[in-house]
Amino acid sequence: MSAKTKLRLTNMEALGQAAECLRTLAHAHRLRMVQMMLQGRYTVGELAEACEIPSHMASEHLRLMQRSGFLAARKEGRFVYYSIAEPHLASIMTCVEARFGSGKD
Amino acid sequence: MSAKTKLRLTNMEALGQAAECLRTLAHAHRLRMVQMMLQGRYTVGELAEACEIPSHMASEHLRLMQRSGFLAARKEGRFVYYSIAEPHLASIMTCVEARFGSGKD
DNA sequence: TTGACAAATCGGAACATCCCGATATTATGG
DNA sequence: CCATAATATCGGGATGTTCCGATTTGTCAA
Repeated sequence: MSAKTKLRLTNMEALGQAAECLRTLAHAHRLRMVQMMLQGRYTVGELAEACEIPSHMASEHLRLMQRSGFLAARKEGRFVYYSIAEPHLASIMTCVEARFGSGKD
Repeated sequence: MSAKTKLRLTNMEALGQAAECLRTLAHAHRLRMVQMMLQGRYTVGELAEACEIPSHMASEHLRLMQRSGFLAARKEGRFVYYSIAEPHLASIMTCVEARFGSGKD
């Protein structure tokens, strides 16, 4: 028994980075923000309102995701528009929606 | 203004569950274990050795994932074989591998 | 210039997670 | 029955995360 097929395992360092990315994503408000931004750019205030949280908290979530390279920010006047910078987020979000629904279920 | 296209957003409760699942997955050792178990079943000791951690810590990681419904356990004599019970893990792991490599890069 | 708004930052309290050593539990072989 | 191996559980110290009120910075409009 015990198939001797050689496993193809991702190395530990990469898995550490992957874990960090997953942790960055692992929050209901951040998931909603990402889901929104996958369809276009939004200001801090718009994202905050959609999540029903104070904007300074939205700001923190956005900073976190930006530091992981997930987001890009563009300032326009008093407003800051955030958008997705990491294309792989789309496929992860697709996985999440496949498991947890994407709106009307 | 601003395109009135109605967003199709996953509801907050579901996103909360999704976040919990992502957090459960967000650990280098747990990712490696999942990656291995996607190819077959393994004992606690085998998974622990692959992660280079003491087996009682592997046991804790496995319990965590089992409580999230990710794993099934089957006892055979002194050994306990763990395997994947949540099919969606395969697609999430595929996303991770697409971004971080699956072996030789 | 002043007042108001958008966004960001700071400090801290509450809570969760990670890792470890020590101890339990269960099954096997002698 | 006894010693040992495989797994599980417990308690605690260190560290990290989340949330919040208060403050700060930058920009616009009157």
